Amino acid sequence: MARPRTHDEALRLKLLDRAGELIAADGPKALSLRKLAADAGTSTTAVYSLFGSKPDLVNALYTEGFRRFGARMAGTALTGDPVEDLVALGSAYRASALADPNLYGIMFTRSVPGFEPNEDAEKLARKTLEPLEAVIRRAIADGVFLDVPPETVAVGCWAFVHGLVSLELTGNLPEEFDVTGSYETALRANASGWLRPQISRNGPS
Amino acid sequence: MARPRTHDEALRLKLLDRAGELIAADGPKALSLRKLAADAGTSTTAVYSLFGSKPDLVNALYTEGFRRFGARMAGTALTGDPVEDLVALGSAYRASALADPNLYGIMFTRSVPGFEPNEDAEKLARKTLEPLEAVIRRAIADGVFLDVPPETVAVGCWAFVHGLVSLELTGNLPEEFDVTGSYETALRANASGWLRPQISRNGPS
DNA sequence: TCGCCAAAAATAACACCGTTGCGATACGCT
DNA sequence: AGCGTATCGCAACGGTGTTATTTTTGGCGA
Repeated sequence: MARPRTHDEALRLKLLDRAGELIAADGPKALSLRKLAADAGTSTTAVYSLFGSKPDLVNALYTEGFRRFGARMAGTALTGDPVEDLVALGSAYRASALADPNLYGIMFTRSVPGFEPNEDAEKLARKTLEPLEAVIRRAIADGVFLDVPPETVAVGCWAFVHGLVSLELTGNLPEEFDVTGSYETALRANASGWLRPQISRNGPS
Repeated sequence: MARPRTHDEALRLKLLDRAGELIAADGPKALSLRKLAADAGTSTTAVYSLFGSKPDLVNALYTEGFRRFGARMAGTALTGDPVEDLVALGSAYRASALADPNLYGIMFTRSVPGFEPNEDAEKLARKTLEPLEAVIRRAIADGVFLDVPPETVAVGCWAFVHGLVSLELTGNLPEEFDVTGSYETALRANASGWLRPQISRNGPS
């Protein structure tokens, strides 16, 4: 045969790394294959032979983002108190988003127009919410949380933190609103909403 | 002077209308000034003389979107029970989003890369949350909700519905998850989290 | 050892985008 | 009537993602 490939794994990582920097610095709009290739000292063709297309490149970023995100979530110390644990996981979630807002945009808000994650990437993404689901299943089994489908609670908690974080990142919140100060209060209130009423209240529905 | 302008209000409305259709049909990526102008039987210059630029055109769509959204919110029938009212407003919010998902993307998730709403548009957007804030202020004043800053509760409620809706619209939720079925349950749980503990429960924090 | 051949990479072309400079146009005023 | 000018639309510019074409390059057989 002929001419062994020089578009190897090292170049792949370099491109991925540089693409992450470009997006982190100036947003997804600033990620151009031509600029990326020039920065990495190669040609646009390299991106196509290594990744296939621009969406496929973004898919790799998406996957890497969820790898880091999953590590943060799985590494969160838990206490056994469901409300406190949901607050802790929610804080880790926000910290992860603030660490690289533009990457968060790729992962959760489809900020790159043409891109949709492939099946593998989606499966990985789904798995990162495991710690959240575990806390909730436990709380329901212990009778601390309302007896509703765990997925309902999980999606509810996820939606809440995702909503807060994405409103914050997209600049939809009023300037004067102190997110950091309110975040934990709101997290705790949301988690408390799933608590089973102890003894009192009007009675079971 | 010379040559009265033919790029009048009628054309402006026609372009706006067609732009809304293009986005609603194929997403923000499909909104091209060239295609838009061709569809409306004019040239791209018309868009520039009428709107200024593509972001400015999108700003007009943004404004129109919030006009409709504001009408839905303000038109929601309220009962006086804060939890029920928050559920009702949350349902109206989702209905509005599902009515035109891509417009929702423009309004709340910055789905058009270069676009940022101008000051007037943002002010209008802020005003549409008035009904929500009114319910919350009332509930706190009446001692039904926790005595925390109303903005904290408002942002929390907003974030919750926004999170739920945007996760749904971006396809981040698992296929098998029944959003419609869980939505009200989750809404009610979230609203309940802000209730002041009645008598029972472990005790004040 | 030389030359050939196929695989890989880079260059250049294509179709499209938002934006803008400039020439053609067509009305209102003198 | 004819001039001036505000308005309009064509065409060009620099950019994008993608693809076809050409060039390079190294391994293998003669």
